[in-house]
Amino acid sequence: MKPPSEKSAGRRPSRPSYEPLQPHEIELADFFVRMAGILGVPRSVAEIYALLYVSSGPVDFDHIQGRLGISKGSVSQGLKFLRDHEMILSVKEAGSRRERWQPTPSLAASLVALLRSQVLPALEQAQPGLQRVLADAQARGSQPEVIERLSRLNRWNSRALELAPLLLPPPGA
Amino acid sequence: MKPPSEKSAGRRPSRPSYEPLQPHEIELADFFVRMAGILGVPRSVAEIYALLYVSSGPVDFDHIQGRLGISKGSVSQGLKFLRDHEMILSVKEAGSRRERWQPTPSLAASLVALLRSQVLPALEQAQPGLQRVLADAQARGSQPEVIERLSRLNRWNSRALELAPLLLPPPGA
DNA sequence: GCCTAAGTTCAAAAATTATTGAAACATCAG
DNA sequence: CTGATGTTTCAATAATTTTTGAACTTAGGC
Repeated sequence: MKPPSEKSAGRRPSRPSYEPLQPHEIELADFFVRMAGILGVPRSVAEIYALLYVSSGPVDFDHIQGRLGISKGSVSQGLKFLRDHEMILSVKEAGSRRERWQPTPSLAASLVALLRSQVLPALEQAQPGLQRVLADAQARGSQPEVIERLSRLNRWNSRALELAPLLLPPPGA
Repeated sequence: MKPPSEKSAGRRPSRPSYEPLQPHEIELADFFVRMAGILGVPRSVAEIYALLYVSSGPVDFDHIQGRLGISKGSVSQGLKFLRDHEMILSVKEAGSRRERWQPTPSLAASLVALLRSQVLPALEQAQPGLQRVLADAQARGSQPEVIERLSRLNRWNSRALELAPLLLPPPGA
């Protein structure tokens, strides 16, 4: 749990040094990075998640920064992202201000939440516009083929919006 | 409201000018652009698709370039992407080298194919690595919690790979 | 078989997105 | 309270991705 170098008796780890990721950890990180990339989630965020995922206990801010070799700013923003999407949990340890992080139990749930948070707003915002586009096309007497396409798009949108709340009750549940 | 310039009767459009997108077309394009963005598909590609989607007949290269106001290179690359992902079809018109494009019948199928093409390779490539990561963790006697996480990840990966072919038979079906 | 219209390629430029780090802020142990 | 620790913020920079356009290739009409 601790950098093994600085164990000597009275030494205070004023600048503890952290090991870079091990090969097996890198492998996992690469996987998460690639998957995250598909959803446009930045590398640093995926790396942080991967580190928590292979780590035995909760991991604190400085360990994340040290082991991944990234900046404070990135760690902070990465944790914020993961927190906001309920992908990680903090464990507060008594008598310390420091927070320690671990992944939420279900990666599946996390992914669904993440997708929701990206797709839903787009669907909601588009709803009225799509309806207008369809109405427009009908008004101007477009080809049946186009009308049909736009109708289908509208139906999809509506159904997706109806189904969404079933996937996961909005916040904390 | 409209560039009333070049529509007059017998004029030959030696340098035909194309109308910019109409408001209703822009609305649809914005929707596609946003959705595409979630999957990391570039704006120009989404715009091209949107244009084909609202257009009554097949649309040719120069119309796409003209109406969207983008470069030849972008049109070419965009069409290549859409072609490669089987999201559009070309209609060859007799006695002309020119191709004209329209969306494939099912947007749903297109999306599934697109997702497959991004996710599947990642899953396949990761398979052996993930197994090694798990074996590694077991070998080094990691916490049961970590072992459990990595096992679940492996199971998921395998099941996803098994299920994938059912989603859509690989090429053209 | 040419010759030209139609489309592709790809290096360079532009646009966008991610990361850094120093300064500001917040919190709590003492 | 207060000071040091822990974290966030955000403008500047770096990295990445997208678009452009001019040179090149290809196909097919003549």
